[in-house]
Amino acid sequence: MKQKRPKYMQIIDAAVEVIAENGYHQSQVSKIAKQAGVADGTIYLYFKNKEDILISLFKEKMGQFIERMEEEIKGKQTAKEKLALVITKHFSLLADDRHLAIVTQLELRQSNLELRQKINDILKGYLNILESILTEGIESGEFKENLDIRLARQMVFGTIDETVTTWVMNDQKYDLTSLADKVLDLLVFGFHKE
Amino acid sequence: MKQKRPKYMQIIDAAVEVIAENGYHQSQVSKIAKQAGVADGTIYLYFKNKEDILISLFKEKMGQFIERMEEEIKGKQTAKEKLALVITKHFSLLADDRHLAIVTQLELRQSNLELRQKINDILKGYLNILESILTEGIESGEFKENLDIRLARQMVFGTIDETVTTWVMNDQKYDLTSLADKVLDLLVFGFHKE
Amino acid sequence: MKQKRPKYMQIIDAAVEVIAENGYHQSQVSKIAKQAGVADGTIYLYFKNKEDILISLFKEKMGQFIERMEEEIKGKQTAKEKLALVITKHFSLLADDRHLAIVTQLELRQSNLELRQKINDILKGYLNILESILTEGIESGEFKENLDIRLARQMVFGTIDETVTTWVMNDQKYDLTSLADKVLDLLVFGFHKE
Amino acid sequence: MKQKRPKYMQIIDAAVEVIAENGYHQSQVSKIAKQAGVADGTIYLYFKNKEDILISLFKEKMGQFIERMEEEIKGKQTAKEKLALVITKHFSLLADDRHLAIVTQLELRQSNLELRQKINDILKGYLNILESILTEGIESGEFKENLDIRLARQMVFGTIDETVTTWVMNDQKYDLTSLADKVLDLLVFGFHKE
DNA sequence: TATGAATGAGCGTTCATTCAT
DNA sequence: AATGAATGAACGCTCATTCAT
Repeated sequence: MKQKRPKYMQIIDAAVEVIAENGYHQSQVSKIAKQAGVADGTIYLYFKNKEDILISLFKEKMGQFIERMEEEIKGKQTAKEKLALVITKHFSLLADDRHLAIVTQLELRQSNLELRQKINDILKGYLNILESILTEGIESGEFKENLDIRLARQMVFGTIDETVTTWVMNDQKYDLTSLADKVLDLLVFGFHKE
Repeated sequence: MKQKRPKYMQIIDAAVEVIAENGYHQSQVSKIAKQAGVADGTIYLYFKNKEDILISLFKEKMGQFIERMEEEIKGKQTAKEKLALVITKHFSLLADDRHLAIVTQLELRQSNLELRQKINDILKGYLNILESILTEGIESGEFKENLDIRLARQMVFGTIDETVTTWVMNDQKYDLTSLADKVLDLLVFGFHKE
Repeated sequence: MKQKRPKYMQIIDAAVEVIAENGYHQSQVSKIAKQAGVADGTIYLYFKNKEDILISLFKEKMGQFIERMEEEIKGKQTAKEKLALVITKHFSLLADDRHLAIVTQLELRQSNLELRQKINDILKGYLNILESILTEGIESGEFKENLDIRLARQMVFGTIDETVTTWVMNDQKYDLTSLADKVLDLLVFGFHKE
Repeated sequence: MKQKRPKYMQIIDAAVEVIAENGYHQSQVSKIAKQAGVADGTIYLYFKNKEDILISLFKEKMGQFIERMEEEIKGKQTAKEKLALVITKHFSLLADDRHLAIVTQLELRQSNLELRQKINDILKGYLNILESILTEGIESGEFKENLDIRLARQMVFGTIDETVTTWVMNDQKYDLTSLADKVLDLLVFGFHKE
């Protein structure tokens, strides 16, 4: 399918690069078209409008991330191991694609509310994975039974997201992936001594 | 002093209201001026440019929040009590000013990177308070001694921020402030049973 | 080439007309676009900015004037004949295009200094022609050998320019071109009797 | 009278300085007021509007120039001597007040047409002096009897004006006043040999 | 007289989208 | 499918002038 519409991914990849290098507000459609090697008008044969490029970009990148994640999670037994996998994968995905990291953590957030709500919808798949793991952890007795799933999920996502954003804003100077263990430990055991 | 420059706060308050109700990109200077009951040009007697309104807005609101926080923290003994206070105050500040919540959680993030970096600079005062509490907790033996301060701070801020944002995006339907206890418990003790 | 970019000349001609009729400061880009029968944005496909329209206008009109002049001068023998040609052509160019006369003598001078310096650069080609003629006149023995070329050139240009400006400010009431002979005589022989 | 309204001249002098140093379009009323050491509003107690400052400026400076000129001319016998005096005085007035030279030759010309027509009205006094001298020269037999007075006057004024403007645009690098003799010679005897 | 805070009209330019070819 | 020239709506900011004190 992507074979048959090679320009679709070509434009999305161009968008990631252009946005990462020029910033959200300096990424005009004409610039993306140029980077993709197509005419401005061609963009509109593949995307409804500019917003649609960004949503598709996020859907495409996040979609394959979630798919792979769901697959790999099956290989893990405990909730904690699954949580560890998610954190590690999340970190490594973005550590391995610095352009994508800049785009998702900084640039895409400058989009208008409407677009961000659509992005949130796509994120729901990811948040559902998190909730499943948490539920599983309660059921298996790993996590406290009165755990507020929604709050816990917000803690997991909020912590991961803030960690990545801080890393990007510090120019990706240090190794992000290696932080996964400590983050997991903090989430599961908290700050408390013992 | 602010008494003597009533228009300054008048314009800032107008900006909060206009942005909350119309969205960041639909908040033209003329709209803010109208809401503030002044002429467009008057804005520029008090602010360098439009961006300066937004920075000042954040500085003004966040500044008094941090000041009050630092004051009240002195009355608390343990690090955990101090953390509880911060979370509660953070939640109640935004729960009590729904317009401000929309502006800080959703609208201001649509601003360009330059402005957001200035906002981050202002936030540093807040993040420093968090780090102080964490350091204190380690020294007092409340928190584990090998706690990674920066990571822990990112967990606290990330969790609070994500919790508030989710609440705002759900139209502030439920009581935010009452979540403070559970959030504190999660941060301090983690998900783990026992 | 100009045939293939009809909008370019279309916009320049519209600018001359709009400026002549509305005055420099009342000639908004949108007004020029309307007169040219194009959209505002189209202007910017052909010109860098508003100032660029004015520079191009002057360059275009003056450029072809200087080219034609250089050509026709070759057909003349004496320096005096050449000078006569320049004066006559200068007068008839503006007498035949009353809009252009208003624009060059009155309106374009209201532009800022930066633009006027660019206009002066374009004028240099014309001033060079004048200097060549004067040099030639000295060498041929027509003009006094101790003639100060620069001063003489300023006298020629200053006289022509002042004559045209006065004519424009008097609403182009009298025949400008027919003054050429008398102007030439004054420049060559001065006020003096005999 | 000026004694009794010291601020009037104070504002005019401030205007000359501000315009010479900042350029016409960067000479806001508030800047002139500041330079004059008065409040913005005070300007309007002495001048009807901004344009009125500029007209008054020109009238004031040109007025005393013309008065002095008329006085000194009486001391000269021949038309040629009188013409020599006018040129010399015109040059030395501006050579001795570099700010005034910049303002009259470059900056004031950027004003709108209406203002420039008022300036022309003031100039008429000067042009009348020129015409008187020319008429006198014809009557006395110094100048050719068929001299076209208006054209000759345009030649005199155009030459002087162009000479001064060129000098100002060349940053007043050379001595202007010493050019008077050569200019006079050119005007009276032309380019012609013998 | 003198002040200076307040006013508000006015405009060059960008860029997502269209559509004739 | 692909092109790219053309479109036109939208807005932050300046500054001459006023007027309450």
